[in-house]
Amino acid sequence: DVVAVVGPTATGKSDLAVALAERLGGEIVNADSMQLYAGMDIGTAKLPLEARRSVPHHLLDVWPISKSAAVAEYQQLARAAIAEIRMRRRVPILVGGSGLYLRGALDRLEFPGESPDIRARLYAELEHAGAPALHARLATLDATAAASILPTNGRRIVRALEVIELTGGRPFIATMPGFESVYDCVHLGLDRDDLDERVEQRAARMMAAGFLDEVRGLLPNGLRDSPTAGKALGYAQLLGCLDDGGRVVGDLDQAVAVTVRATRRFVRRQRSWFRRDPRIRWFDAATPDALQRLLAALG
RNA sequence: GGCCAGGUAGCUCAGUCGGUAUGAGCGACCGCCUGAAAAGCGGUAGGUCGGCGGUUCGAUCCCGCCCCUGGCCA
Repeated sequence: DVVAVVGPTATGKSDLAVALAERLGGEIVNADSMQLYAGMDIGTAKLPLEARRSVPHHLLDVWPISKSAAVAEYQQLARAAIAEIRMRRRVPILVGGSGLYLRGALDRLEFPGESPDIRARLYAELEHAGAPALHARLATLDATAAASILPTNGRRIVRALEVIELTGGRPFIATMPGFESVYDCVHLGLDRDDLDERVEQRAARMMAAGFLDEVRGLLPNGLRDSPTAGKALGYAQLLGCLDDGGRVVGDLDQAVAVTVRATRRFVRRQRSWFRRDPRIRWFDAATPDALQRLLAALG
C-alpha cells in the first residue's frame, strides 16, 4: 500500500513517479534531502510545477536554507504525510535518492535524540584533540560502537559520544538493522547505464537555466553558512565562485566540471547504498516501456 | 635551424646526492554508513621513471644520440 521509487540521481525517478501516480491515484512524498529546502530548485532538479501535473507533491520546500537537515524530523514528516494520504484512500509514493531518509521513513528505525550543545562541545574537542583521541574515549564507554566506527571518522565518533552522553551512558547502536519495513511497501529501483553522460548534460542544462542566479539569490538567506544546504552538489561549487556581493570571482567552467565529478561519485555511493537492500526490484529507466514494467510489477 | 625548460600512476606533479619507486593529490574501482547523508569515512588497483645505446657490480638518476611537448631567439 506504499510505493517507493528509489535509485541514484538523474535516472528520471521524478517523472516516472508522476506517471505512476496518475495511473494509481497516488500522491508523491519527496524523499530527497535537498529538495526539502525552499528556494533550491534548479540545482536539486526539482520537478517544475507543470511537470507535476495534477499529482499532489508533499515535503518539497518545507525547510529554510538555514536549517540543518535532520533525518529524525524527516521521518516524522514523511510518516505523517503517508498517513494523511492513506486516510484519503490514495497511494503514497515515496520518491527520492536519499537512502537514509528512505529507510527512516519506511523502516523500523528509531533515532536517539540530539543535543546541539553537547555536539558543539564535542566538535570543539574534535578540532583540537583529533578524531583518534575521541575514538579512544568512545572505546572506553562503548567498545562495540568503537569497534564499528573507524578512528578517522570524526563525524560518527562525535555522534556516538553525543548519544551516549544524552542517554546517560546507554550504548550507541552503530550498525544499521536489517531491512524491516513499517509498511507494506513495494520498492522499485530505477537505474540506467548512461548516468555519467546524463549527469554532465544535466549540469550544463542547469547552468543554462540560471543555476548561478539561483545560488546568488540565496546568498542573503545564508546559503554560504548553512550547515547542510550550502554543501549540496553544485551549490557548494558555485558558492566558491561568488563573493558575498554575488560577483563572480572564480572559474565557473571548472566549478561545473568539479560538480559533475562529485555528482558521479555520489551516484556510485547511492548505488552502493541501495545495492544492499534485497527488497528493491530494479528496472532500467532508459527503456521506453519502463512505466509499463513498473505498473506490471505492482500487479 | 639555435638556445632553454620539461618528458615519473589515467591527469597534475613530488622524488631518488647511482643501490629493487614507503610517492602525493585528484580520478577509477570496491565498501561502510542510526538525527549534516547531495554529508562523513575506509580499502584496493594502476608505473618497462620518453626511446636506443654507453659508463658502472648496479642507471629512472651520469654521458651521447634520437623522439615528443612548451617557451625564447632566428
